[in-house]
Amino acid sequence: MVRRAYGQYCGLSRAMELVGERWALLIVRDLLVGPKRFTDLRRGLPGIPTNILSARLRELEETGIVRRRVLPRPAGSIVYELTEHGGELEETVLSLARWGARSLGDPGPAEVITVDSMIMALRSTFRPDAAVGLRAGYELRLGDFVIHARIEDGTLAAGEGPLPDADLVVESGPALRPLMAGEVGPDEAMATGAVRVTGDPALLARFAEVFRIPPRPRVRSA
Amino acid sequence: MVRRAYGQYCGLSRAMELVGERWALLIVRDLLVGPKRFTDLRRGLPGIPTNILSARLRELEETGIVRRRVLPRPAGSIVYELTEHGGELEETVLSLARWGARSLGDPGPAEVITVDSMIMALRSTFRPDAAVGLRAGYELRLGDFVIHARIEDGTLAAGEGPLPDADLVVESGPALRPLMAGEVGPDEAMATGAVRVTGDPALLARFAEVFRIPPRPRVRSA
DNA sequence: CCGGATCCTCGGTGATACTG
DNA sequence: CAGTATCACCGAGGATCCGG
Repeated sequence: MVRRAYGQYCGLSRAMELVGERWALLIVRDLLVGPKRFTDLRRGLPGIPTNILSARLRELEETGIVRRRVLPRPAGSIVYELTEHGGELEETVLSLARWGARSLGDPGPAEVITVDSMIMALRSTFRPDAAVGLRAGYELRLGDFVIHARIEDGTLAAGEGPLPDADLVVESGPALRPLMAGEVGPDEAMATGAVRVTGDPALLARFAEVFRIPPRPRVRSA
Repeated sequence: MVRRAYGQYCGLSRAMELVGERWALLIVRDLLVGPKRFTDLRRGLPGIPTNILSARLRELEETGIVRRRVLPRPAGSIVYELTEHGGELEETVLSLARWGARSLGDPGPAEVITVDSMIMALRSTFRPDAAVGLRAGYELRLGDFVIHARIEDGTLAAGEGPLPDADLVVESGPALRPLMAGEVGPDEAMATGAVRVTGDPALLARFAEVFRIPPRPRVRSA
């Protein structure tokens, strides 16, 4: 049944057999944000061949990670959602995303930013201990979509869509990464116009503390 | 340079581009235990084609995850070790291993247990909060190799080889997993002879508490 | 329009053999 | 010991087509 086994009795091997194939964890990432239809997944995974998406969903369903559900009438359409077992990949996905984010430079010419990846980026870089005592709502307008983050008592709720009573509205492009990586300060980001805000500007500094991408370790030569 | 990009400006995508290819994370797993020579890696990865191992090591080296080092004379041989950046994959690898371990049933006929995978299994299932106040050394004899675990103040040091002053010597086969998963109790494990111990038998119960594989969530039907 | 299935090409993977 | 070379194959990528 297992496509290509590693021949090892080991948790990591088993994990790679279950979600190690191409695109699988990106599908899980998008489903961690919420249930999605086939076409929604396709939109969030630019470039995925439809047959591959089909095959992955089938495999993930067979292994009990994804559940296929038919929406009640009148919608009648099909949505894919994570099972409980699949949802428990959250910590793992966040850990991978955290590690990979440190290798992000500037976006390549063919690299897009999707809603779900940005939501997961917020979740993965969120530092609860840096957020204690903070209670704030952020609305982020990035390119052609809007997401929000609500911080409360060291917890985060991030999702799609605007936040009407936001304490700070942030308008930015990919320039948000240098801010989160500490490569440019909040004042500098606003001064250069790379980031525009509406609301208390001091909340942008808090944002950069709470959502943090640590610097990539310098390569030791020799 | 990137073999096959996902076309997304996203930490998870970048991570999968860097370590998402087949065998890559298993190589990292073994190197997390310690530096290794080509042949050592080959031994720990049964079934890996040598050209694939070569290619992965080259890629991991180019991306700054692995460093190739020539040992000083008189050895003169080559070892592969993780860079600092590569070492920071530890939490991620442990998280994946933890998740995957829940899907481990009984070992398949063609599945082997390797030294490094077992050491990482201990590290991934270790629960610091269950180990507070415990100070114990375990020597585990599994199949044809021996590893040890030293627990102290909620921390774990696990590695290869015996532990001369061990408080408990455990001799077992793959039957260790049901014990860690709570599917059989320590007394039952010893009674059936699946696990043999030398030392204070009560320490086996502590072992099963400290190294824990949570049960896999039951699949909800419909 | 949604949710795929089908066909074809290409490159990575796997297995084996061989070499410095 | 530490790889490179060769080759068969299968899954990924890309496009198109089809039923509801």
